[in-house]
Amino acid sequence: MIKRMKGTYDITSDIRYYQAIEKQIQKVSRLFNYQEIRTPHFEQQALFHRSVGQDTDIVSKETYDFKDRGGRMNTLRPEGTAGVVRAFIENKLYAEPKLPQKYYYLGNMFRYERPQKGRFREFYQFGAEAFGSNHPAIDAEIIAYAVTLLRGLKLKNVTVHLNTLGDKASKAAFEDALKNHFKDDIEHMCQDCQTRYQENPLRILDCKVDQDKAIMQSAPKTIDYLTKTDQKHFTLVQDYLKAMNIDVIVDHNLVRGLDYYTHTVFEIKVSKDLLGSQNAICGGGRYNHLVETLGGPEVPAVGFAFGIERLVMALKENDYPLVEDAIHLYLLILDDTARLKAVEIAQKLRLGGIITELDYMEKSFKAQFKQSAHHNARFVGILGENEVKENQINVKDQQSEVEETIALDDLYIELAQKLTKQRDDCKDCDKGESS
RNA sequence: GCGGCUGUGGCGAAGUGGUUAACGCACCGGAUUGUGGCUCCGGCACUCGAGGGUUCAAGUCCCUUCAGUCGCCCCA
Repeated sequence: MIKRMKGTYDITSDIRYYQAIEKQIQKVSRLFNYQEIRTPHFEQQALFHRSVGQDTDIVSKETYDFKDRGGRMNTLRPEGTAGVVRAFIENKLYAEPKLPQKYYYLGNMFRYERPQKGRFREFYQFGAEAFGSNHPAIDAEIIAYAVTLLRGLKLKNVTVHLNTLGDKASKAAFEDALKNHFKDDIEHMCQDCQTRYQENPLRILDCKVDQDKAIMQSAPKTIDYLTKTDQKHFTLVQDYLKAMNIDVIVDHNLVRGLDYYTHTVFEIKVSKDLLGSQNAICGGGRYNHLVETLGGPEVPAVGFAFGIERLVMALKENDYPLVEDAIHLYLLILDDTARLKAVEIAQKLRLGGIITELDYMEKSFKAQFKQSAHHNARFVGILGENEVKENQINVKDQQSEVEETIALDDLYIELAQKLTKQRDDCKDCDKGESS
């Protein structure tokens, strides 16, 4: 048997969670006025090297690279921002009159990693990018956008962790200070920290092994190395968030793995007992120089990305109320004459918006009844010799167990009325998720 | 890339060298003629992830491999 590739998965019954999330994404994106953008699943390898960073784990050991028949180096996208930025430049979207230019995307990403809980080789991300403004209010909006999505999904126990790296000058000064601080003690620290010291000193800060050591406690904080302007930017982001009633935890040890971040960085986490180690469901921040790095004009930007699988897991843990799939009518067929009639009726009802199913298995009467139950049919229609002869149908309401005989000519209008009435009766129908 | 654990029917799960591979759920069929959901009866793994080896004999031991899972790294 041919099996799926390592780290991939099929979405079957869980599709309803994905659909609920997608629906919420569309709704919230509309409210915040972000436009959908779709970009290719593969790009030139160089794009990711230049954007995400040569030395990041993502690029150095996790990309799916392949040479095509023309000898070009391609890479399956490991994240969404690079492609969106490339498209932004290539299509000259920076010249669009609506400012800032705001986009969101939803699509699969690929990383060659060892799969584990909440981590796959092909996974879905929902992300957003706002281009053109360096204003702290847009940093706050991006975070509010992410949080609003989660609120819409009724997700509990989420926390927003916020930090700032400052812009180039602040970042460089801080890195120097860090290196200097750890200079003498680095050999006593864990193996990983020693590597980080060389490659990405910022990451030493979120080490879990050496967390409690004195040297860590006394480590310099990003805020202490911010320029006045950068300091003000960060303060304002917090002010705007407060104005929107969004609680954040300022975490000066929060640094992020992608090279392009400047200023604001943030992560949204759910409690660890829900998702295990991979408890960050959203990460993002500002990247003021990426557009330029990739050959575009000087355009500041800020964005985020959600891991959809992690969101799905979190929703399940939260017992997100999915409405059960149900159909309106199941037609029970007793002989071939009735079958012809049933096919005719079903098509008419379906065109009128009534979800109809019928037997194609030539099952026994009883078995068909069971099938109607599997389909969660609200009504069961019985078509036999007598009904066809009299041009009528026996309809049973499975909710009230009331059974009545209806002329076939009136069937559509009768069912439509009963179903509409049911909708009116149900004031909370919109709770949970649509069917 | 590194480490731990696991792999038996659609799902959960017994079985730790020896006759026809428990059991539960689900599913299918039946319990008098056209009414499901309860109950009862019956059915449902030429086979134990794959390949090789040890043995008179392997789901059970060994090796390899694949996959899953959890953790590290990193990230969504």
